[in-house]
Amino acid sequence: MKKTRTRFAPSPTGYMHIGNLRTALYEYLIAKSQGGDFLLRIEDTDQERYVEGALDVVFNTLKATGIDYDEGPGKEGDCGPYIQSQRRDIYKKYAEILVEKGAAYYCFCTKERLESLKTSDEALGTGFNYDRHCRDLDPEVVAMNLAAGIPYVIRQKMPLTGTTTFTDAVYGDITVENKTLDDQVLLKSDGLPTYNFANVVDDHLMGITHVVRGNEYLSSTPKYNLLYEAFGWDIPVYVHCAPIMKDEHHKLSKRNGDASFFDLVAKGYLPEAILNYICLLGWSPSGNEEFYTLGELEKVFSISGISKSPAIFDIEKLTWMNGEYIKRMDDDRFLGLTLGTVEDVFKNAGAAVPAPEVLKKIALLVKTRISTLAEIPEKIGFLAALQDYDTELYCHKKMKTDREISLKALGIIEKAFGDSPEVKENFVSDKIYEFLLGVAAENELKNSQLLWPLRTAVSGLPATPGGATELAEILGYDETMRRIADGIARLS
RNA sequence: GGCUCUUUGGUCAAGCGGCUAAGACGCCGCCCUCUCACGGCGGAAACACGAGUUCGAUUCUCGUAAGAGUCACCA
Repeated sequence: MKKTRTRFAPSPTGYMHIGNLRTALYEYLIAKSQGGDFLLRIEDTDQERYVEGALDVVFNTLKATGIDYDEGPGKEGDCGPYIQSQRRDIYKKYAEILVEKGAAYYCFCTKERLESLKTSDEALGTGFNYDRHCRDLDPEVVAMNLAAGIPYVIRQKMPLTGTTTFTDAVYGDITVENKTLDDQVLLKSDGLPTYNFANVVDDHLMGITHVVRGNEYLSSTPKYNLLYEAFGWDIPVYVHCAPIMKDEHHKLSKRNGDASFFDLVAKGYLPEAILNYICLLGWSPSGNEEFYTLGELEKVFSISGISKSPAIFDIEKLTWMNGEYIKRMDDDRFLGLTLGTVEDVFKNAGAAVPAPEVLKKIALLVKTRISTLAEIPEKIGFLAALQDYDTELYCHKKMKTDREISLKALGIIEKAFGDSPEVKENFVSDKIYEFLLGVAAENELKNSQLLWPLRTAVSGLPATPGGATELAEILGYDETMRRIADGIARLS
């Protein structure tokens, strides 16, 4: 049994979209689940599409997600170079071998001729197919043209009759009539290979055993098989994946302005949550467990769980999963990720930055209440600066409070705090809570009739991360008293 | 248009001839509770359609419909 080898072969466009990333992930997982190698190959045969810095996007994304490659640019193995533009001579050689074998031929047709062919085909309403004008050129003519330096391409010579069948690990056997196959270009007039050709040559030379890619290549796969057969090479296992969709009709794409991996990270999503979620889009594990680390996936992933139909990217579920990752994260890592953000909220509001321990408490308060890191500022802004609010907030049926009761309650709290140095000395949530319950009882008030007004006065919000006493502790005695006084003023 | 593929709740999906058709997100209700959230419990919600095959079809076959892909010197 040959060692499993897969490859991620992006063309450097400067944008790593979620679909590409998932393909890379599946390729990586297939290799790792079978103890194999995962390689990175850059497909930059289209010189017109060259984008500066695009390679870094690929490298950075793989790095951020932990998808390490065993061979590739910067990590040379035995099959380099791993950048197609540096393998130019290889393709030419193999294209010529194919010509010798009679499976390909030189074509000297001009672009103009092909254009007119195309327009007449379109007029007929059929798809374009090369008319095979040069397929049976006299060898002497070919030699003369070549000697004269006339530009040429090399085309694949498709069988005119019969059928070709290939097997896909996801879709099963697929058969097509050979006569529907176009004599596609293998080597372009600039001497560089087309994607279809470079792919086959490189996959063979690099020992790729599983070709994983989007199912838009399903219809060109018969041509691949014919190529492998013409060379006498082993045909790899094909694994075609259905796309990730933005909605019912559109794929996720840069054109549609859809988020790339780094866009999502910038929006507060964690790389491991993104990876976990997209893995589940189009693949399902054998049990009901949905949470997997990359390491766990390397063990449980299997091709049989890959689905045939497209999956719509559901940001709601990703958001939920991201929230779960945040909740399960250990506090130290969470603090490392968020303390700076919390501090900035105070700086940006022009408020005094609280002590480090307080900053920590604030961050932890918010930990179970956010789904993305980006939600932090909006959740805690009120701690830095109390915004104007409507006294209607003091009215709450279930808490049995209204403006009148609230005014009374705030007065009671203000006095109780002022009269109790021991509370001021030890202004922590538990103590305050205990203390206020006592105060409520003494005044024959429901707990909620004291706590709701306090929370409202201290926050000015209908909902807050943390209860009245937690917020009071964070704000500290002085600021709490100030906000209580402010509340009393508003209610008077 | 030709060729190819796809079709289970709003979404992701399990199912691989016999099930009250899993689970998750979202939604709704209840409980917990110093607000919100977390957590717990419960609920509504699906086999595109039509023929076959079969004792029996979500599952197999063939049509139909709807969607998608592909038909470049782009990948």
